[in-house]
Order: sequence, then structure tokens, then C-alpha cells
Amino acid sequence: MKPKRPAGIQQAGAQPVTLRDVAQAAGVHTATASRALNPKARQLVNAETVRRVVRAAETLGYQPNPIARSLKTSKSATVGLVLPDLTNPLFPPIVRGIENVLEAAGYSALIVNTDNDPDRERALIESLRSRQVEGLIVATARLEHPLLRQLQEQDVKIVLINRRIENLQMPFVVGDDATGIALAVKHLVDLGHTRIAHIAGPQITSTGLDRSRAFRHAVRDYGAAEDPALIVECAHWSEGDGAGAMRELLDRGSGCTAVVAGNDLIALGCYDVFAERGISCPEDISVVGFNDMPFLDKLRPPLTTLGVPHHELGAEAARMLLDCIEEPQRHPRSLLLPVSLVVRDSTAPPRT
Amino acid sequence: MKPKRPAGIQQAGAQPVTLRDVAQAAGVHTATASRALNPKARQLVNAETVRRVVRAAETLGYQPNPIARSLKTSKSATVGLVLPDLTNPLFPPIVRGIENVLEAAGYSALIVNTDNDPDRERALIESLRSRQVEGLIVATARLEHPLLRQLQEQDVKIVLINRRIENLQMPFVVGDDATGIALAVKHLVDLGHTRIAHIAGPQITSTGLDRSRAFRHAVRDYGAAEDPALIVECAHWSEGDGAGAMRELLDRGSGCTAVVAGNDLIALGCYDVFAERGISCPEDISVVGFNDMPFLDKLRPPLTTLGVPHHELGAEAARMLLDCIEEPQRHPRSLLLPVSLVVRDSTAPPRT
DNA sequence: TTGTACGCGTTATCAG
DNA sequence: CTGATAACGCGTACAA
Repeated sequence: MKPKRPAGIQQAGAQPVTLRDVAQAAGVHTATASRALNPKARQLVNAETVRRVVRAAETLGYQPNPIARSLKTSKSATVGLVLPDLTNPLFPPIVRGIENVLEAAGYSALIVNTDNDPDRERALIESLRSRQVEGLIVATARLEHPLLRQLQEQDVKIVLINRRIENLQMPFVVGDDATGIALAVKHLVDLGHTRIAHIAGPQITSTGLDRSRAFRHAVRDYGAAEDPALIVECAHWSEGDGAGAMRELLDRGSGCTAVVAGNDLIALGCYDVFAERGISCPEDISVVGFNDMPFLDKLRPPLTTLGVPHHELGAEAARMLLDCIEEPQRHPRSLLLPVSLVVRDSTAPPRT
Repeated sequence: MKPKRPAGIQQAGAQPVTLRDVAQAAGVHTATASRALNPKARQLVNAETVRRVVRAAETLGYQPNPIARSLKTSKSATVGLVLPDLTNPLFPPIVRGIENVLEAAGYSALIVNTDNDPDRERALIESLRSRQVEGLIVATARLEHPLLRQLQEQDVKIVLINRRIENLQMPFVVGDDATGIALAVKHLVDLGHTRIAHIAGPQITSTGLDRSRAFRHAVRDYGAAEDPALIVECAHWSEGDGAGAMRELLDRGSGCTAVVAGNDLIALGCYDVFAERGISCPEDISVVGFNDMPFLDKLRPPLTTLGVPHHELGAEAARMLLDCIEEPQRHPRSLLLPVSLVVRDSTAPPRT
């Protein structure tokens, strides 16, 4: 008595149709209906029955309840995406690459922004885990990262993107930083520069460290000046820090005619200082960025930089994570994606 | 026999600790533990018992399983966020504003990108709903939007952001487009311009329509030329469409000395055409954008535009949606957030 | 104030 | 091949 689902009411404020409704309509047991609808178990059931069930499901507009399914299977079809800050123009294309792949596999991403705050990071990852994410794509890795080590020990599936961790077997997808920097330095040397400076990103990130190492190698290989006074480090990948470093380079009289910036944001900081001090680019100083974030071609002057396939970076990371989830035993792979030099107007021969 | 949870194993590959574990450790029934941990029901249980349970929960590191809770309460603590495209620089700050508010309330956002494709939009919203989102924040609204109307009839909670729907009571949070455009036109008139053009965004969006209406009013109010040849419409909010419109304005000999662009992207398209044709800005033509997206100050020339409080837009929309969820009966409010003119170097007096 | 019993919607494991 | 039954972890009437 008191039927939960009044007959004849199917539309509007309708209660969602459940597997039981479908089973009932098809005249089978819920278990059978479940099997008939589940591709992986469909083979266990009579083809004719499958047809009946599928038709019933269609006419009723049945939508499986993923929450109930998750509870039973303890799979959430969800992964966590841990970013420093979504408003950094680097990340939106990565996110779209990730979601493209995830979407096709029926997965969704939960995005969190750590603002580079370790406490916040810990709390956010905690909350992600409590939401039963099946894995993590992490873009906040530092070379030393106890939290991530610890998660790995707890068998949390993790793929690193854009940054590696030192001395730890954890799959990652990054751009080929070393080759990129070499390309930049060669470009400047070919233009005739000999005193080339480097404004390095934070050396606690692999991206920062790899790029500055590559810079040192490249100036040696291509015969430019190897002068420690030509290298400054930033504490953050930001415009402000880039500006600070550029000022220092100028103030210490480094005599550089070109700058390889750790990334585009840092290069923008250089632009700010040029404006401050009436330095013209590229006539006085050439600049190369890294990442080719959007709208760089509209700057004054358009910025020469290194193009990184961000969308693909994201897509590959997502694929890799799905692999880890499906085949937990598989040996962790990593990927180095090629970068390319994008020459614009911020680089030119030095003043003679 | 065969205890599911081998005693003594608590760390590493540990099974997640459940409410039962907590109850057991505290020597109470799960129901009591549940109540003790639930702020809304805590009052029903002895203060001392609460303490015991809470302590047990803490020492065991108990994390409620949100999936099980969702199944029971049919609340997912999740909302859907429907965007055209996350890589449009307009959206990341909005997203962060939304997530800030959501996070504090224990909610998460599931983000989807429609790429302005209605079929894709329908499918994505479907998938969002099947994931039991409790509401939607939608940034893809068009003035006519049957899908959204239909969802509203099904009592789906929706808050519109950045765009309205015509003739439909649906809460929205938008910038004050009309005032913004008036500010821009006044600024140009004050500078001495009389032939001011408008490159309008798509008129199927409220943002496009409201801005072009406001433009017509403003030129009248401030005494600038009211010439239909000074208005061109774009099919999309894109750089390419902006460029096309600018070319048309030039080719039809409109004689404009200033352009009010529908948004920053369209203004960027104008810049492209200026470069193509050797027109200098602001000397030959002044340009005003809309939105103040990041890095506009680095353009050649830095773009005068209208600052919209994107972060707040997002935050308010999220708050509004949470209100709708908590008090379904509440009358739908809407919000118009103030915008401000950001004067940079792309506007100057006309050539005399 | 606390315990009992049940159900949310689904899938897995049994029998039959 | 299909049906019955139990269980995932939690919240909540209801009874004690």
C-alpha cells in the first residue's frame, strides 16, 4: 500500500527511473536487468532478454545512478586535478586536454587550486580522496615533495604533469625543457649574442632546475659567456619575481644583451622593467620566454618563446592515469613531449 | 570467521575507516556515532558520548564516505559548471570565484566546456545530471535557450552567469553592461570623438544585445553620430570575428575615429587589422575593449577597457546557487555587478 | 538519550 | 541463463 511511485505520473517532477523500474517493465529481475545493461556482463544473458531490457530502459529513459554504482564498486569515475592556480594561462589548455580524454572514458575531473600553499594542498588532496577520486593528476610537484611520496606509498595513483619529482618512480608528462632552452640559446647565439642572461624559475621545481641546467650546458656548447653573474633565480614563476630579477641583472651591470626567461610570465616581468627604465626590446635587450601562452603575439613587442603542446600534455597525462587505474600492475611510463621555438620580434641581433 | 578487517593492520594499504569502526571504538552504535558526528543531530546525543565518538573518529582518522551519504540523502554536494570554453581568459577568474565559495560550503564543481555546440551542451548537461549535481551554473546562455527553459521546468536549480535569458525568471549574475558601455562612450566623447563605431558581439546573447543597445543610447545621450554604418555585428566573441568586422568598418568608409568593441577579444581583432593595414592606434583610431582580461596592459598599445569583477561574479553566482539549493522556495534574485573604466593607451583624442 | 531496523540503487555471488 | 539475496556506508524513522 502507499505505492512509492504513483502510476501514470511519468513526466515533469518525475522521480528518476531506477533499475527496478526497468526490470519490472521488462518482466525480469533487477539482477538480470543490471547484467543486460552492463556491457561487461551482457554476454551472460540471453540475447532476446537483453533486447527487452534495453528497450524498456530506453522507453523509460533510464539513467543509471552513478552514486549507487560507486558505492557498490568503490569506483567513482572521477579523478582529481591538482593545480597551483587555474588563472595561470598555462593551465586552461592542459585542463581541456585532460577533460577531452576523461570525457571519452566516462570520467570527470575535480579541479583544485593550491596557490602553492602546502597546507592547502594537503587539505585539498584529502578532500579529493574523501570524494573517492580514483587517481590524481598533479601539476604542483616540487623536487622534494614528501606529501606525494607518502601518497604513492598508499598506492594512490598519480601522474605528474609539467613537473617531475627527483629520485622517485612516478609517471610524468613534461615538455622537453632541455631541448627548448638549447633551441633558445642557439637562436640567440646565431643572432650574434655572446652575453646571454638567464632568469631561472624556482629551483625547487624540476622545470626551474632542468631549464637552468640546460642553460648552463647550452651556453658552453654554443660558446656564449659562462658567467655566474648572468644567472638570477626567481622564487616564483611570476611577473613580479621576473621583474625583480631583471632589475638585479641590470643593477649588477651584467652587461647582457639577451635574456632567456624561465617562462613567459617572467619574460613579462622583464617587459615591465624595460618600460620602467626606458630600455627598448629587442634593440637593447632581446628576450625569450617559455610556454607560448595565449596572446603573446599581441605584446609589445611580440614575444619569442618556446611552444609547448599543452593540450597534448594534458591528454597524455589523462591517458596515462587511466592506464594506471585499469592496469595497476603496469610499469610506470613517462613522456617527454617536443617543444618548438616560436620566433617573434623580441629577439634581434645585439647593438653593434 | 574470516574477519573482513584484520586486526592490527591500520596503516599503509589500509581499508578506509568507516562509521562502524568509529562506533565500535567508541563503544556505541553506528546510529549514535552518526548523530554525534552530524552537527545537525548532535544535540540529540549526550555531550559526553559526543566527545568519545569525536575522539575516536579523530584518532582513527575517520573520513565520512560522501558517496554513501549521497546515496542516502540524494545530495551530491556537487554542482555543474557549464562554460563555452575554459581557455577563454574570461573564465578562469570566474571559476576560482565559484570554487572559493563552493569549497567553503563543502561543495565541488564539475566543469564542462560546450564549445558553443548545442548538441554537446545537451549531452554534457545530461551527464552532469546523471552525476546527480544539485544545481547548475551556466555561462552559455543565449537569449533563446529552449534547453534551459526545459530544465527549469524540471525544477533543476540554475544560476546564469555573465548572460541572461529573455522573458524568463531565472536568477543571474552579470556585469553592468549598459553602464560600462556608457562609460566608454562618454570617455571617447570627452576625448573629442564624434564618429564612434561599435563592433557588437553576437546579438543572440544578452551580453551582445545589451551592450549594443546601450551603445545606441549612449551615442544619442552624449551627442555622437547616430549612423547605422557605424555598427557591425560579430557572429562570435572571437578575435577572428572582430578582425572581420573591423575590416568591414574600414572598407565601407565609415570614417570612424574610435571603436567600442563588444569585448577584449574583439578589440584584439581590431589590433590585428591595424597591423595589417598600417593603421596606428590610438593616433588614427582609438579602441575600447570590455572585460579587462589579464595582460591587456602589456599589449601594443595597452588596451583601454572595462573592468568586470570576475572573481566576485563567480562567487556571487555560487552563493546564489547554494541559496537556491538550501531554500528552494526563495524568490529568485539577480545581481548586477558594477564595472569600471580602465583607461590605458589605446584611447586618445582624434587627429585634428 | 540510545539502539533497532530499514532503505537509498546498484552489483556480486550464490543457487537453481 | 536467471532469480534470490546480500552488501556497499550512511542516515533516519521508530521503538526502547
